[in-house]
Amino acid sequence: MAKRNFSSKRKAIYEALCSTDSHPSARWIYDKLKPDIPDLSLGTVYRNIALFKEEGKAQVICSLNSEERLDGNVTPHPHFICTCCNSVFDIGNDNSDSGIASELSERGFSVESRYILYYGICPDCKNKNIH
Amino acid sequence: MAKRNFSSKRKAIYEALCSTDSHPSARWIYDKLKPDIPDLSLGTVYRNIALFKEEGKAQVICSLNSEERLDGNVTPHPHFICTCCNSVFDIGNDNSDSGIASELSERGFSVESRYILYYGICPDCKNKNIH
DNA sequence: TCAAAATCAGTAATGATTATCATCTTTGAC
DNA sequence: GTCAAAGATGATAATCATTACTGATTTTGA
Repeated sequence: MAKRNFSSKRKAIYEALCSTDSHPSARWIYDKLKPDIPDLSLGTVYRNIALFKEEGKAQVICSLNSEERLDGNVTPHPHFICTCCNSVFDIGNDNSDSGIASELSERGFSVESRYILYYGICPDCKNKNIH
Repeated sequence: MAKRNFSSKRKAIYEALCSTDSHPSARWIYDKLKPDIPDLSLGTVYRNIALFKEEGKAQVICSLNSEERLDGNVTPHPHFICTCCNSVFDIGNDNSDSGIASELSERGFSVESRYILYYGICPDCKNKNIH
């Protein structure tokens, strides 16, 4: 791992990422920090997110409206994505495997990680559509 | 569903999508068809893929190198993605659920579909790296 | 056969992400 | 503290997949 300087902006970006369970996009983080850090640049947000990914401190959950949605919680856990409002929710733990991982290693694949995504309508959107 | 004309290009695009298990991108389909259909336009490929998605005849599996990877097989089934060569593989059936879907409906979510992605190294890339 | 509707090719526009580069910070030795 | 090297940043331009637009072409059904 390359040597990294301590940077207050890097710290702020990481804290913003970890401060929310909204699974934000780069722009969301930028918009959140910009009022307090007026000279923050969107490129810096992207650059630091790329570093966090390399370091295993952030993961991409999915891409919605062609925007990557991120998670600072890198513990494997399933997500629910609302196809109506594009919210991303954490859901319970990921403890099932159904033998697929072992089937994969028997076939010569090295499994590094697993993502489980549920798509559907979230409670809020369901309620809004009852008119 | 809007009325649709029969179009030979639409048919060719759909057949190309279904003819492979490589989970192609729009450009892959375009490049495959272009020699036989010289006046095919990339926009037409995108336009028809968008229609197939609406009709439920195609699904997006993931986004690799910022390219959407598609599947004409809309039966739910897990995929394995090689982080080395970006190949996408079909893997066995999706028959486990570990009670997450029922937990979700209890919490008010309507689940429409589920995607399971495994990331890792495929057999080919593993062999190539043994030097 | 023919006009309306649907589709297309070609091209321009969009928008997220990345690259560039000159400037500013951080670091660690002194 | 001082200072130079390494690292990080802001501002801007470039990239590239995807979408929108428009006038021409094809399909359809009467």
